[in-house]
Amino acid sequence: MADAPESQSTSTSRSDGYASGRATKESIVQSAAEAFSQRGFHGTSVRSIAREAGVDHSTLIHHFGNKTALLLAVIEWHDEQSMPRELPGEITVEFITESIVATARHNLSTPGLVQLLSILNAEAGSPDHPAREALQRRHDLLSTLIAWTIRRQRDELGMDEDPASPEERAAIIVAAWDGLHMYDALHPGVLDVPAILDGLLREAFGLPGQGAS
Amino acid sequence: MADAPESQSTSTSRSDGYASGRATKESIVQSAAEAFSQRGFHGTSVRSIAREAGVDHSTLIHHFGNKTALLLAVIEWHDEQSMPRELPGEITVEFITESIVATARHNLSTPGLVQLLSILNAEAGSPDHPAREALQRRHDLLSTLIAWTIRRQRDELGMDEDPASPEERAAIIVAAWDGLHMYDALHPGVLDVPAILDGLLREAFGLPGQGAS
DNA sequence: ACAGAGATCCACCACTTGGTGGAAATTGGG
DNA sequence: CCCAATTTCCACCAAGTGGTGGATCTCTGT
Repeated sequence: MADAPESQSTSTSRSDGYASGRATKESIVQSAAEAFSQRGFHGTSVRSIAREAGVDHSTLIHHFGNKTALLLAVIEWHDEQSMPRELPGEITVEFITESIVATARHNLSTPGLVQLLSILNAEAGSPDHPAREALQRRHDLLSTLIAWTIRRQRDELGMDEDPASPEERAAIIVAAWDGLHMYDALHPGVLDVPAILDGLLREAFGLPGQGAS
Repeated sequence: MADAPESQSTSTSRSDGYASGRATKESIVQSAAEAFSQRGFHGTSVRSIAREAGVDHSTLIHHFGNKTALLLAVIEWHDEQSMPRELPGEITVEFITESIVATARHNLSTPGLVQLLSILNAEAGSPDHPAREALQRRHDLLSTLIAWTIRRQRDELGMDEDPASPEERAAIIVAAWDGLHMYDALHPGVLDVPAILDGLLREAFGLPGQGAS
């Protein structure tokens, strides 16, 4: 009957399905990530995803309910993968910078997923895109964090040469990050995205360049 | 027989088809631009485009040969629209800056087309995307122009504080531009994209901010 | 070992997809 | 005004779409 995407069941099933079920679910998410990465949300059929995962397409539907829920699952899975697993006692500028750059570095090893998010970000400009809300939240989280850090640093170091507000600067950085990803997919290997991002962040945060005099 | 997408015919037909043909062709391109803008290349059917243009889908095929050729036509049409119509005798930094910012300003009035290019840029990361080559050329053109201008300005004004190379800085600017477009589609009306882009360019070109003290 | 929950596949549905072939209508230069 | 070139639509195609229903296996706690 495919009542799959039940968020949490307080009393229904005992645990979380069988082990084999969880395995194929994972395998489906990975195939979906790769497929969406190359052809977008529209443009990818659940059947093709299921085929790559080695299962029937109705099995996929059984696990996720529908195509949209699968997309959301892929995004969630990706975010879980590229998040710092634990926070230090004090959140320093260096920690934030390093976390972001580490994420960018990690992204190099999964170009497909990065492209997926590029496509989805672009597609989600349409008001009724199924992933719009999730991506808005994603974006807000990151730019708010950066803007907040910039503001903190400006207060602390007494920086005020920048005509752009912390929010604007943060928006520029996030935008540049996303844009550089697209550029890198279009011209593979020309730019060192993590390094450039690192420079951008240090500039905005008033940190010294790492190898400079 | 649909031998449509003949670039130029040296001796075949007399002019360029009939007037009515050219008109519907134009109308189809516009509908296609809007449709692609909202749902991407994949994700948009030729039938839906034809319906919005008020013609049968086979008429569309007759004019453009196939879906891919239509996409290329849309991109070409968009570029023709947002190019400065004539060049001045001398190409100054101010002219370049103003042209780019004017383009960004013009883009505000056609959010659909901008989103189309965002989606296509992201989709074109796949090596076999039909629009990949065209978009690579597009991107190269713009970033080369900006990098060249930065280099010229640095030589002329003796600027050398920037640790980033002209090419890197140009890549950042173009990336930020593209990224800001996506951000703007995701959070309409929060940022003033042309103004931010203007600031970015003046910073890179060593020009004074326009309304500053 | 048993029973119920879960997982998987097959057959099927109505619908959309990009593209073809041909026949009828329209256009415009001679 | 005429006739070939062009435009347009209708009917059709094979393939693919997301999703459903039901039958058959497999797992796992008891």
